[in-house]
Amino acid sequence: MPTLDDVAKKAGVSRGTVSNVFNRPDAVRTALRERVEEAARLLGYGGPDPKGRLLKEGKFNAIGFMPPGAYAISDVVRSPYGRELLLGAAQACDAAGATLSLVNGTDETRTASIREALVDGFILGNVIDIELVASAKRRRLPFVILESDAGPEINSIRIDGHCGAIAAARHLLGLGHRRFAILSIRRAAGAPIVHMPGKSGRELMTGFALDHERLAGFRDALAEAGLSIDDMPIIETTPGDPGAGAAVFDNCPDATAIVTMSDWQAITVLDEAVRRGIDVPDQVSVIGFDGTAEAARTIPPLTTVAHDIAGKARMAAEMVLANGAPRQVVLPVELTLRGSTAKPRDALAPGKRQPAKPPRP
Amino acid sequence: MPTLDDVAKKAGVSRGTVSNVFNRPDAVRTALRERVEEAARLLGYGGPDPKGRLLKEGKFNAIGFMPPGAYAISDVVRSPYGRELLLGAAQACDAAGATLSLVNGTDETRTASIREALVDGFILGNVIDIELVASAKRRRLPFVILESDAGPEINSIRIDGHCGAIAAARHLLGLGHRRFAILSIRRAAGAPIVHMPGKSGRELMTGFALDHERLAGFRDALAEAGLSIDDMPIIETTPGDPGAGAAVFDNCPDATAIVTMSDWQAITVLDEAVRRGIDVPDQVSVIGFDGTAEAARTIPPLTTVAHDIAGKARMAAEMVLANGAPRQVVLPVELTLRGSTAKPRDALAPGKRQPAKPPRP
DNA sequence: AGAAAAACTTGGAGCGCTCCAATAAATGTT
DNA sequence: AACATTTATTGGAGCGCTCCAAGTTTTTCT
Repeated sequence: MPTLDDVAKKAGVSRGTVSNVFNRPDAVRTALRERVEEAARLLGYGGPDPKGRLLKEGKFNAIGFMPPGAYAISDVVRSPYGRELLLGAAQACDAAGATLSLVNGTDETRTASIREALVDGFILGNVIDIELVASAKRRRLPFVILESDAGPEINSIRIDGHCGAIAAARHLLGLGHRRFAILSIRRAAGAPIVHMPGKSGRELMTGFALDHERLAGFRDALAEAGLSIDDMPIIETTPGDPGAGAAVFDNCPDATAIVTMSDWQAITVLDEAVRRGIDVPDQVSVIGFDGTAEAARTIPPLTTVAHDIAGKARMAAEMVLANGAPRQVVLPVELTLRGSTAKPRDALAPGKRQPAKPPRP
Repeated sequence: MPTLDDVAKKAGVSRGTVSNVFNRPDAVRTALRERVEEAARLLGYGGPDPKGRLLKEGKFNAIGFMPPGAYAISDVVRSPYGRELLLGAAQACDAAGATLSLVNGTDETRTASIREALVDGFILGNVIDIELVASAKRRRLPFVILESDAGPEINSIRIDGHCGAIAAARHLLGLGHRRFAILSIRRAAGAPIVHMPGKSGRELMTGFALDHERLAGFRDALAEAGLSIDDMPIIETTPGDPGAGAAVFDNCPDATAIVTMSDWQAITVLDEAVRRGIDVPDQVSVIGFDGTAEAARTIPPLTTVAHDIAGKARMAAEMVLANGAPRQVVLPVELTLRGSTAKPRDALAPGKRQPAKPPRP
């Protein structure tokens, strides 16, 4: 690869002049410029390599987007939620003329990616462990984390999950539901993990997970109605896992309402219901979380706890780009009522519901 | 911002040693390493800035994706076709551990973006003018263009649009349709442009546009049936423009079939049909192009000329990453029959169809 | 024509880091 | 204790470019 220097040598001028020919052409006399251009052409030099300039200028004019949890960047594109996040970030980048870099990172390489990403700042999809935040901080670039709060020093934007969960639960309770199955979010890839009532620990509600808050909201709303979340089965599934529906219907045959932590989970439940001939909402109500565009297009359309996902990501990107004082933003949610929730009907009406199977060990 | 040098000075060691502390920690004796780490901590130095390394190593480990036509990156995320492209590119990047950079560029800044993008190569969404290809070539990085062929020197991947259009047209002709309205693709943003038969030039079939080929396919299939494309209205619209449907129904009230160049166009037509109470496929057949996931979920599901969009983008990304000898790939298409096409019924059955309006000037 | 002003060129000093040959220090051997 | 090995550390040369003060040439003006 020829460099600026090579061209300068060939044209018999200095490096600076060649730089001018490409960057400030009218600061160079025509004859000379043409000579330089000719030399560049001869050498196959296509103009200054941005690498050099970069070092000088110090800015990439790019922000990085690091997928939430254990997701790869293709998972982000595939997921309804991830797509809207991407859309919002892209809008902000469009407006700022910046590049949006989808930064790749598996669980092991994630901190390395943060250390080395060629960006001016980044958006961290919701973070599982505090270590990631620490390494982001070490990088000393602006960043914002989504769906977690890491204190007043760190930019964060999250929704009011507690409130959203309460709204969802009250809605279902108001319809008369008393037996719930809860789909919580499993971060790592893998099969659903079933926690039946009374069984294994309920320490799901701790830690840095985005559904901590939401579960707490359900718990509180349930408590208002004299119910305990400890009596409800909780199943951890990875959003988008097509096995989620099966895990629910197999393990919780008498639940009249299925509450989820993401629309994508709810959508897979809906799919499985169709497969099993279970009518939603006639036999079982399903409620989503997020308010993705897809939720409006399912059959039946999904009742969901909606928020402005793209707006959230747009704000995040703008915060990164602006690089101002740290802020913690909590966005409102809104319960969007659609067709997937209704009053419970006798859950065991003969012939209409598939026979209860014993819960798996 | 402290640099490696500052740390070295503060710790009283050389730059190289500090570099080792961060990159090859066990090549430095413990005591010294700790002294260096302490100095770094004191200075708030968070590790080597990737900019420096970059210059040395010369690789970004990233590929750029430049949106087709006049689209912004948010348009790509928004469009069903763009999303699948993104998905495929993301899959390839996941596999290679590379970053996918969505490179921003308006019409004016596009060549500048190509000149300056901080990537090792790029995918160019379908290109309108040859000038873009020239500037990509000048950059001397591997790149592939989608949906165009720029000769044997340039990587390109496109589908067999001619064949696809013929299949679509034959299908409709076989059903008995004789009066078509054709939606062609308008590249720039803007309102639909209506070309009624006999009116304004038909030079749509020239140039570097992706629908050149497809129009030619329709023309040829129509000719087989003794019809001329010159007798059919052609309307140029930007995919996703919600006005597309109105433009068709207003201007071509007696078409029994609407052929489009993209699913997104077809979907907006479907939406407008619902709005006007026009039954698809009872009153008018609609056919898409691309085979996006969305096309399967419309009501009625869309008959479309499908291809593996994500696979195409994946291949493109792999070609960029591999940086091998130039190839030109033509991918097969497949007519996917669904519910949006059927036999024409008398197009002007009274009371069922909205009265024909005169075409707009 | 000569001086002053304007226009153009140059060369060097970075930008922050990595790599490597050379040097220095520690450890091992007889 | 003298020497050979092994292990640590250093300093300089890039990587490709931009910026700028200083120097040179050309143009303009009297």
